[in-house]
Amino acid sequence: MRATKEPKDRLTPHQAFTTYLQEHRLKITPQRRLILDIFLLEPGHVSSEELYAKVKKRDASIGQATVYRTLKLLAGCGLAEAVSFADGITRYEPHFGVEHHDHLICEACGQTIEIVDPVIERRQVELAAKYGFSLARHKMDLYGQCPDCRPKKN
Amino acid sequence: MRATKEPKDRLTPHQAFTTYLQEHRLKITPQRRLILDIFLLEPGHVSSEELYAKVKKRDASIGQATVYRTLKLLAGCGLAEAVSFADGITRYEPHFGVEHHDHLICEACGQTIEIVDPVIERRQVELAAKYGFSLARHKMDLYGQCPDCRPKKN
DNA sequence: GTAGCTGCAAACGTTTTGCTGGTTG
DNA sequence: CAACCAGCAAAACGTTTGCAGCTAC
Repeated sequence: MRATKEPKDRLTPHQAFTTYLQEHRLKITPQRRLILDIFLLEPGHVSSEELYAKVKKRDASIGQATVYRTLKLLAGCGLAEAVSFADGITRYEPHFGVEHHDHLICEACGQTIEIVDPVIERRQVELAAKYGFSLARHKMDLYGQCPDCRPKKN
Repeated sequence: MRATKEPKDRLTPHQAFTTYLQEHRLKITPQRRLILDIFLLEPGHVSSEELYAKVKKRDASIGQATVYRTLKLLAGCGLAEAVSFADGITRYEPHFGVEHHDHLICEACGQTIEIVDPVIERRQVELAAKYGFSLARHKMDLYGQCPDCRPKKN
């Protein structure tokens, strides 16, 4: 029996994925489900390799190609978004409407903090409107030095 | 907000590069000068390979590795900035005395408007400071629909 | 049954590195 | 003349693809 209710205008990630696969005449396989499950546990961005390592703990028989291929599917249906920090590694972050965030990145050690600032978010909409644009989404990365890497001032 | 721009680096790119090399006890070679020259002619971002092709037209004896290595140097001294569009290729864009700007991009027609908003710029610094970061630079892209492509709202 | 999938390994394209002779300061 | 750098080629890296057998529909 059905214990939970979802708002009608929003599918669960699993529903969205299933729908997407069916619409494209693709198949719902145990591997794809497992990869989605583990991907959804990620708090932030993961590289394909990182996700592959986690997936392998639950099913050692899964190959890396399947993880790569499935992440592309997830990006294709909007459940994942590919992000890139110019280090040659493509990362994916969960992207199912609930939470958007930007990045604060330490240029020295690579540490990344996920941030959201309401002031900026609102101003972005206003700014777009100033040019007659409707704003769909945005990407903002702040680069600097984290407290640990920052030269100390004593 | 501060309206004045610091005249701190009124050095030409060539001077800046020379200074950087000298400070790091690196050598000023004809190859490095040529690569900088050609890089500075770029209006926007170039991949290492694209730049290598252009460099080779002027000096066929130059190797790819030198272009890669020199671009890293340019990024290191702030004359170039590495950007990445999640396609596995690292691109560099000239990043000297030129005004900084962000982008407002129409997802329908691709039109791109360069924008700068003082409110956001200042807030970014505050936001970084909140996490103990010193902010060096940032990247912000706003995606939406321009007035021409925007669906009418009845 | 058949389209589509999987895991493997090999292929791929970009970037880095080890080497040796040559150049800069 | 002591770094340091160049070009070359090979290695390394993340990612994609071809294949043969397997699975979802």
